[in-house]
Amino acid sequence: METKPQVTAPEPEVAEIGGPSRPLRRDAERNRRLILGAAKSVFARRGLEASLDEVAKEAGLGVGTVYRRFPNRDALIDALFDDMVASIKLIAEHASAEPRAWDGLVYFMTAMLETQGHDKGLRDVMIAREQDLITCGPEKGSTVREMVQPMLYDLVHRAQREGDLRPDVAPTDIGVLLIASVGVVEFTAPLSSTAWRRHLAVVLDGLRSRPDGASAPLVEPALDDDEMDACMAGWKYGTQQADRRRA
Amino acid sequence: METKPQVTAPEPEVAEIGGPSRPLRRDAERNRRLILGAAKSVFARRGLEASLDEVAKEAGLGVGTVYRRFPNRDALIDALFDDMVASIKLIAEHASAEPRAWDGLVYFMTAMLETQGHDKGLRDVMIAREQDLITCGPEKGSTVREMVQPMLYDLVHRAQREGDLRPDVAPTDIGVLLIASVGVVEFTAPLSSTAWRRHLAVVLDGLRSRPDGASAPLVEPALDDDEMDACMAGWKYGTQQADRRRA
DNA sequence: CAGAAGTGGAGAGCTTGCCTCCACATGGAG
DNA sequence: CTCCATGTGGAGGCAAGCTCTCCACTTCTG
Repeated sequence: METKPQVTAPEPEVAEIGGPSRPLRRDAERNRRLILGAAKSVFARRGLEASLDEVAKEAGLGVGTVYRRFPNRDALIDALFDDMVASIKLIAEHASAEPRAWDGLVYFMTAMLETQGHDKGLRDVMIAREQDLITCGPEKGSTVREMVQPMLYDLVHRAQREGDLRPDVAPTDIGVLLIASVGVVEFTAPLSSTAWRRHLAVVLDGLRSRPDGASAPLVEPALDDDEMDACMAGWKYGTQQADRRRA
Repeated sequence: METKPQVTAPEPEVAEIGGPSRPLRRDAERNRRLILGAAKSVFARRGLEASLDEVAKEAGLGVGTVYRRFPNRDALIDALFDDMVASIKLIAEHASAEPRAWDGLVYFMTAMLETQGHDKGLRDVMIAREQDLITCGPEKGSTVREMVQPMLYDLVHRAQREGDLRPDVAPTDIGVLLIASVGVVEFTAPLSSTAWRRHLAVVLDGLRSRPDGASAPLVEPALDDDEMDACMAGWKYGTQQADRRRA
């Protein structure tokens, strides 16, 4: 006896890129933006765990409105994903353009932490979507990975040729260290929005080749790209303490 | 150094404060240990989020039994906490005993990652309890912090005097970098239980003073102990993806 | 072998989150 | 200004999933 939701209406309501479907009413459009903004800031604060009720509250709207605009949670997240891809693309381009590859690397890591780090939701979105793309195949469009990977390869190898980067690190190491640093950003974020720079500096010093060639050799082999993907896929996103603490 | 054979303290019982409580029946005592072991491994795998039903299943017992032995969830966690304090204490002592302070530091970080890193639950337990202690006052007994802090101070300063550790890092930096590295362990764990060593090596290289004194200066100031505590308190524990992905 | 001690696991009761539904509000075309 | 398609709020249905209780039943041990 399932009255399939009232979606039976002729209008599939895809305001997306597809066709110039009837534009939203002015107020509706305004609200749409409010929702996206609210989602962004709530997710930034609390991670993807945040409920849509929270998003609605932040936006000063009812949940119903949120659901009218985005058929479900994932649709909302998808919309944010697009934003994120754009911003990462920008960073990657900037980094590649740096004349000295090492500077490009430093820029890349710093910029990623600046944007990603402050924004827990962004990271979660990226990971969640990336997983979907990996497991569902890339029918969906460009993954972050396939945009960033070539850039990173180029940067790493160039920086090594130029003698700045220690010769025994692999591109995947940069990714791993970046993830580690995101942890630092999250950890220190409540207190200071810049403390992570100190620790990034230490990591960067570890990456820079020593003039005396005295880096300790890395005996453990680097992850290859597939392994990196596997880790990515297994990586949990979302994270919430439930305040279930103590009486 | 070799993987330390996870010496779980052969602890003879809680020694409940109440009084010389009647000893448990033989089978009950066996089950009590089963539960602790199961809790340890389930929490290690899934973090503190895991339900007690899961713990019971892992132990091959009914939930009822678990609740008969531990009045509630927190009691069970407390019991694990004691184990953990013991194991960290051991690590700290070992580290201090190392004749060259730098080696002590390396040992400390490595050993912490070996035990803590593999064991998501351990980390969560530590953080959760540490928070309680911080917010509820240390009526409870020794916190990990007050055990580890002096050791770390000594080690850092000695290593700097001995010329191995770059002079501009603070003891809190070690803690922060350790937390970062835990992230790496978690990230790579599903794939390889040793991959983190590679990245720890890079971090350690960043910490070692350069013979030519060419470390980039750390402009960002270090966290002090109180700030470190504040970060700790704000740090979330628990972390679970809910498999809510995909239809 | 009696009965104290221990056990299992169904289910009560709770919280939380997603999403639906529909009486009501409102922008803007005519 | 009027009218109605379009949009809105938010209570509540539904589904998970958790902690913890209860008690008929089993197992130890003196």
